[in-house]
Order: sequence, then C-alpha cells, then structure tokens
Amino acid sequence: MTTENRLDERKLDVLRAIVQDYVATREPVGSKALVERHNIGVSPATIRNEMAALEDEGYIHQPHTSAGRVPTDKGYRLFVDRLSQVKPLSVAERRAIHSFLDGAVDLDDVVARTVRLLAQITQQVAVVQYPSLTRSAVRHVELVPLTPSRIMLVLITDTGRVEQRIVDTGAPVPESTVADVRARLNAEVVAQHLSDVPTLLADFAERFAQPDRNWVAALTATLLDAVVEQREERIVMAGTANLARFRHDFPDTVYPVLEALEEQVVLLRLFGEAQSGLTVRIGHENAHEGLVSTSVVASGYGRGEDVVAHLGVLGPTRMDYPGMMGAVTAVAAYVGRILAET
Amino acid sequence: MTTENRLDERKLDVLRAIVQDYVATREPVGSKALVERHNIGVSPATIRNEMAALEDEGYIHQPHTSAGRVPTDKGYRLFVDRLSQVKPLSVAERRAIHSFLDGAVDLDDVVARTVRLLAQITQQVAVVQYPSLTRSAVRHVELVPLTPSRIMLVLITDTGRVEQRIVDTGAPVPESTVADVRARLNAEVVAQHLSDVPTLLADFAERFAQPDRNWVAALTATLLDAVVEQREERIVMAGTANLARFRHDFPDTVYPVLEALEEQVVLLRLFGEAQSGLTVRIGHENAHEGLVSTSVVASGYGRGEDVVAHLGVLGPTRMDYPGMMGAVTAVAAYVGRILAET
DNA sequence: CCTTGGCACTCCACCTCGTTGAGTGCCAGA
DNA sequence: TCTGGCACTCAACGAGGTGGAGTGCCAAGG
Repeated sequence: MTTENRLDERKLDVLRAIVQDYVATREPVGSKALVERHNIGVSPATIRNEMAALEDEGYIHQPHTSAGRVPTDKGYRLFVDRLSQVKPLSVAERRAIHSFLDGAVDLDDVVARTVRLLAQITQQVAVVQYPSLTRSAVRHVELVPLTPSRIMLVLITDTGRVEQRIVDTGAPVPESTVADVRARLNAEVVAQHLSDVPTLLADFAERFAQPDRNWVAALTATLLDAVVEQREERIVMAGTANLARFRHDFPDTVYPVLEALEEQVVLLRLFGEAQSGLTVRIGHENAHEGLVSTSVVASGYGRGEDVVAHLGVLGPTRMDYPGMMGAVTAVAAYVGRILAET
Repeated sequence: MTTENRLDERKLDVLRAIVQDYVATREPVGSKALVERHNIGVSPATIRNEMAALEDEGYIHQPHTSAGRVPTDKGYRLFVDRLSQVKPLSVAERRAIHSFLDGAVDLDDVVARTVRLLAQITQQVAVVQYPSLTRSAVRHVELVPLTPSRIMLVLITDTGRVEQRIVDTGAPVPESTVADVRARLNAEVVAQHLSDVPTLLADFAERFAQPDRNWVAALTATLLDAVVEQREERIVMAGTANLARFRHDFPDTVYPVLEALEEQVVLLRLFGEAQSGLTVRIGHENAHEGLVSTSVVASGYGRGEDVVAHLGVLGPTRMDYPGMMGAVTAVAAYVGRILAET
C-alpha cells in the first residue's frame, strides 16, 4: 500500500512535469530533459518506466517511436482535475481589470470591454455571452407612439439589456389609451422574472374591451416573442488573431476552428451549457470536430449568486490551464460586481 | 498614332489576362500559358516583349528571374479602373439576398444578417458599419423613472438605433415633472438631425427653474454625450475564417491581418473614410502595414440618397474584383431599401 | 523488488546534391 | 514588327547520407 502510493505519487509528478514542460516548449518531452529540468531524485531510466506505464494508461502519447511524450486529452484532464491549482492573477493584472472595466457606460460597453480585456490578458480567443433574457427580470416596459397607429415597444431588463420592437395597431390609438395600457402592463410585469412573463400575460389582452383588445393582443404577442426568441442569446468574441499565433498547435490549419467559432450555435453550446462555476472542456470533450484540438475554460457570471450568462476563453489544448482558470474566474467575478452596481 | 494605339491596346489585354489568370490560379503566369488560355493571335515571344514593357512600367512583377509574372498593386489598380466591369450577381444570389434579409426584425438583426450574408456570398471577410448616429435624426427621446431619483434616458433614431443611459437626478423628482420635461424635450429635438441637437439644447436647462434646472442640465449633458461619443461608431464583422482559407496569399501568416481587423480604429478608418459610392482600396493604398497584401471593396449605404454608413469586404489583393464589386453594390442597395421601409 | 547504467535500435530533422522544367532575354531572320 | 531558336537561370523536388534525441530492454546493484 505504502509502496503503491509512492509509486502513484511519482507517476503523477511525472505527468505534471510533462504537461508543464510541453505547454512551455511545445516539444515532446523526453526522460532525460525531464530529470534535468525538474529535480526528481531518480534517473532517466526510471522515468522511462513510469512513462511507459502512463502511456499504457492513456495519459500520454508518443508522436513517433523515437520521440518524447505529449499529454493526451485524458492527461490534460487529470492534470486539471488533480495536479494543478488555479493560478491567481498578479496585482498588476487585477488593477488592469479594475481600471479597464470601471469606465464602462452601459451594458454594451461592459460586454465589449470585458471580451477585449479577457482576450488581452489570456492571449487567447475570448467569448462573452450577453446576460440571458430568460434569466433576467423586467425593469420597465415602455410604449412609445411613433405614429397614431404604430407603437415602439421597449423592454428593459435589470441586467441592462434593451430590446425594442415595433407594433402595428391597425387603427389609430389615442395617447391616453397607450398610457393606460403601459401603466397596467408595467404593474403586471415589473420586477418579475422574464420566464414568468408568458404566464402573467396569458390573459392580459382579454382584460380589455374591443377595439383595444386586438392591438393589445398583438402587443403582448410581440413582447412574448422578444422574451423567448432564440436570437436573445447574443455572444461577443475577441482575440481570434491569437489563434494565428498558435497555429502550430493545430494539426493542419486554424480554418476549422475559425469556422466553428463563427457559428453562433456552436458557441452557445460551448459556453451556454457550462456549469455555473468554472468549467474546463478539453479537446474531444467539446464534441465538435473542428474543435478537437482546442480547450474551453468557461465560467458563469451574474449579480451575486445568480448566473445570468457565461464567459470564457478558447485556445489550443496545449494551454496554460491554471493561468486561464485564474483569469476567467477573476474576470467573471469583476463583471458580476459591476453588473450588481448598475 | 494608330500603331501606338494598337500596341497599347494589346498591352492592356495582356495585363487583363495576367490578372484574370493569376486570380484564378494563384500561380505566376508565363508567356506560353497565357497564349494558350487566351486566344490572342500572337506568339509567346511577342507577349514576352509586352510583359517586359509592363514590368518596366510597374504593372507586373517577377517573383524571381525564371518565373512568370504577378500583378502589382498598380497593375490591379489599372485593372479595376479601366480593364474590368462590375459583375452583376446571378439571379439565385439576388434571391438569396432577398430571402435572407427580409426576415430581419430590428436594426441589430439587419446588420447581423447583412454581414453574414456578405461574408457568405463573397467568401471574404465582411464588415458592416452601424448607421452613424451623427448622420441620423431623432425619432424619440424617452425618460423612464427607475427610482425616484434615477432616470433612464433612451434615445431612438430614425435609423433604428437605440442608445440608453442612466441619469442620477440627485434628489427625487415627481413623475409629472419628468413627463413635462419629456414632452418639452421631444418637442425640441424630434425629427431634428442629431448634429443639430447640441445647438438646439444649448440653453434648454436654463428654461427650467430650480430645483429642476440642475438635473435637467445633467440630463442634457448625458444626452449630448451619447450623441457625440466616439463609441457611437459600431462595426460588425464576419467571415474571418475565410482569411485562413486564403492564407497562402499572405506573405508569412494571417496574424497581422487578423490583428489589424481587431482594432476598431483601423476598421473605421478603412471603411468610414470611403466615398459614398463604390470604393476599392488595393494593397499599400490602405496605409496600414498589416494590410499591405489585402484589398478593401466598400460602399456607402443608406435610405435613398443619404449615406448613413458603409459596408464592404476585405480579402487578399489577389481577389475577384469585379465579383466583389458586384456583391458589395447589390447588398448595399438591398440594405438601403430595407432601412427605408422601417 | 525497485532502480540504474549500458547498449542496440529507431526514426525524424536536416543537409547536400543532382535533376527537371518552366520561364526568360536576346538575336537573327522573315 | 513579329517570330522561332537558343542559351541561361533558378525554384522545386526527390534521393541519399548523417547526426542526435529518445526509446525499450536487460543485467547488475542496493
């Protein structure tokens, strides 16, 4: 038991060293180089035995017979789960986050700054999802008469999102009626969770007599449409240029990766399905063939405990996981704090 | 004179053929290959003489002594200016534009769809600039009381843009007062050009007595801020993956290009400074070192004659100029039409 | 039973070198 | 002014040849 434990312990040390060296140098790491760089108290031959075992178990892999070892996805996974700790950001980096995000004027600005910041400090592709409509609450619904028979509907959420739609009333509607509908509508939905809005407004139109009932029905339909619509899930990206810098980490070209990143749906699956905490998805775990040699580090963010959306980075599987995890965590926390202030 | 003309004519034919072949094959085109593909009634030797002359004049260039010729930026320029015609889109393509853009629900959607459409039909990087705030007119200004002492200011333009800001009034303000200010504010600025708004509101706050004057001043300041702010110039991009497909057209890597594209400022200079009509900028004409081997085809768009913003594509200098010009023109026209309907 | 030095072996990376072929410039003749 | 012929140039390609990093295995030592 004791012996076995010691064995295992050292094998893990070897794996950790392989991951670290490979991430640092992008070169398959051999037994000799490994004992030189890390002061493990054993000889290369011993390391070779450990390596052979690690390879049997699928944690590392040899590109060709007489080459060093490279971590497999499974190896990275073990490294992330058990062999590494989230690396906290430096003071300078924290200060940079602060000063960069504090100047934001509205939600668009917060999101835009966040994604650029994240791309810059991680040197990877950064992705930020807009606060999801369905997880927000209504702050206010505004009705703006544009012409006597056209009304602009503006929906403002507590996360700062603004959605607007135009509603055709068919016939002219007096401003006073519009004001009345606005008041009653707001009384009904303000401060309510968006996901509850459909239920709350189910019979809203029926509370009005003709001729208003018709256009109020159109109005609520449009509102519900805005609430549930697929397009609600907006995503912003930055740092794609970093992919080109790491192009040697991709088997042939970065084309399939860029292509995958352009598909909103793929991105949403990638980030939207993440847990509320920190999630790392490595290589094949992404279940998209263009992304088999990339990893995603993502985290939920929101005001306080509520997760309203996700953000994260994407890069080659050969990435500095502890560093990425630290950066993503820190940025998510800061953004959450800023959202809470609004 | 007659002789000279015939000479020049043929020299231009040769240049046109070189551009076409090079764009099609990405291989330096030699005299023999050229006479085979195009039925010019002369021998390779004659073409060689013409080529030597074209090279002296700087229109083409030899990668190395025993290679074929490649067009220079100057050669492409002449080709675009005098040797080619805008290639109209096919019926199928026009239909695709139609069906793709017609489903848009609001301005964000129009822009998002346009940029993806353009990237898809041109197979290049597409860029669309949001309708510039300064060139739009005010449709409506809305004041939404959030708390007794906080008001959300929403500015809606006739191009469909919506900007919102939060204003702190310092002390509680009755709703009736807010309504009054809203009415008078709208009476002042609705239907006015945004560029005139600062003048119109110069003494607006002074028309109110204390204690309202203070917060109304803050309000107008915020509004003017939103109007003139730099960030107003939003830009959307799609199709960066196409760069990777054409990576052989870039000297070393696509990295500098991607990097340049991530800088909003560069993009704005690139597209914002374009003429109202169709503009082609080739290679060094772009005056940005990351973009010396790219060309930009851009066009203004807007409702009717008014140009409110620009859109276009960017790709390697070795691009199908007539095709790109046709696509950009057509898409700009369709978008203008859709904006006019809103 | 684990560790270690030694040893034979493998195979990529790199260099050199010769060959090939496309393309050119120039010149003399039609 | 055009054309065919000719000598020349030079990148691209493939065929060896070599060096070196790394491995697996084995027998000896703690």
